Amino acid sequence: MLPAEVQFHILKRGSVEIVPEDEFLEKLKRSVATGKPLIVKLGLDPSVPDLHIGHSVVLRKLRQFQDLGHEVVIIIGDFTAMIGDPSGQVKTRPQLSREEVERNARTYAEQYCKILDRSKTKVTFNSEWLSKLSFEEVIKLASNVTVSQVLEREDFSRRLRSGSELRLHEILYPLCQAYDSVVLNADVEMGGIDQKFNILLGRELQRRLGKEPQVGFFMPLLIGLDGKEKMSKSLGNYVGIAEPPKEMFGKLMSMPDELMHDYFILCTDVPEDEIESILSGHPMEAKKRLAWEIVRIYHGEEEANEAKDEFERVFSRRELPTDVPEVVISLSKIGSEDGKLQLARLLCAIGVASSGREAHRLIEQGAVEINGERITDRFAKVEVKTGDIMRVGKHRWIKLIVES
RNA sequence: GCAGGGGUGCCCGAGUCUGGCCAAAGGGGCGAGACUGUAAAUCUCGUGGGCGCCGCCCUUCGGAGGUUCAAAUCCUCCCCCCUGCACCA
Repeated sequence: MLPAEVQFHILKRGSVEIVPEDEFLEKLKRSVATGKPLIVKLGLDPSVPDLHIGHSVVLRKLRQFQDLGHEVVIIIGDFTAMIGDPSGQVKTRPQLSREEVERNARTYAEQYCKILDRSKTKVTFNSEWLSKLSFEEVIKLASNVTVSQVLEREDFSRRLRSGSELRLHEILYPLCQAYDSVVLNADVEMGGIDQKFNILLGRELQRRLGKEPQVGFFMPLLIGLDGKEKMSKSLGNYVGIAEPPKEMFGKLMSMPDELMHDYFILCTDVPEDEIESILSGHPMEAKKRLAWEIVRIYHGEEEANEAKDEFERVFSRRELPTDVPEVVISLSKIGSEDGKLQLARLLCAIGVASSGREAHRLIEQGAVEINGERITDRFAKVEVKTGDIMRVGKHRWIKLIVES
């Protein structure tokens, strides 16, 4: 094991806050002295089936803990997900059924294993202990927390002040999470800075129950591709860990320039001084490098190269992508006269447009090309044959397979 | 239970008092085009459906009826949501 100070230095990098810092160092020292690893906890919410690179920020930090010899425990919040989580958004998250939760939780393993060391990762479900608590025990647990403590949480106080909805079970959620820490005897709880309240409540609850309090370890939140909100699936501004390489690369290329620095720091292994030099160059080249680095982590170097090639081919040079989806069209079904058919109907049949009106719009806007020839007459009739390439907009390509 | 505020197009949100000019402002998102450094940034246009379509028609504003030549807008009943008060072993 590395000396505590060295570990501390490595781990601290990239974090926003460690509460309290000196206690964390003490724990590390003790761990080194006794040879006992720290128990580092992370709660994951199974209400979303996919992990995205926002989650990876925290997972990557956990990997560092693992590599330093500590024990990482992932808690799938299956029980809390069935209660529904106050997400900090205006609305509360839906309460999931047991089946949904289980389905989602199962897909997690393969995803976080791209980052964590599987053999060193312990996974538990918090329903294991939370579902066994009696109501009496719950009330006793709740007695350890005051209402004003809970109302300190900004999200709660704001909603209360503005007179919007706040339900009792939402207040219980942080208590569940806190109790997880008690059960696990967690030394450290990892989380995004938005988890501050919940994690510190865990610390508080441990103390009240006579256990050694955990340290809160906070990572910054990754801003999503929209450049405004934190990355989340529901906002659609995310890049999923399990997404195919080309898609991943493309999505990353669509982020605002200003985000690049954060992404380099939080999502890649590129050393800081190198990041600076990359960012001082051409923004597009920098972004390509960033996208490449991230794709490489999840899919390997070869796939990353391929994704980059594809991107340059399609968007920079505006050439055909390597694999163009094929669509079978039936002339008789669409309705043709002497082999010619209405372009607008064709677009609908392919599924590119959901209505005739939309098809007309696309055509008139100049979005439709067949074999490189733009067609702008919405009443145009075209003659198509198998192998014809249709392009709709900048990045939709279709190879036609014609049947009579 | 009582009082008040709401339910509008993918989302948010005007419009309701003073019926028609409302397929319904504005913003977001999304789509397209131009430009370019990319699915960055910026600018422009579009964003219910049907019709060979610069006009006409159809279906939309929680639900069901009604008044009217005409209703998102007025009336009746119903459903749902939120807030406050009351109740509170």
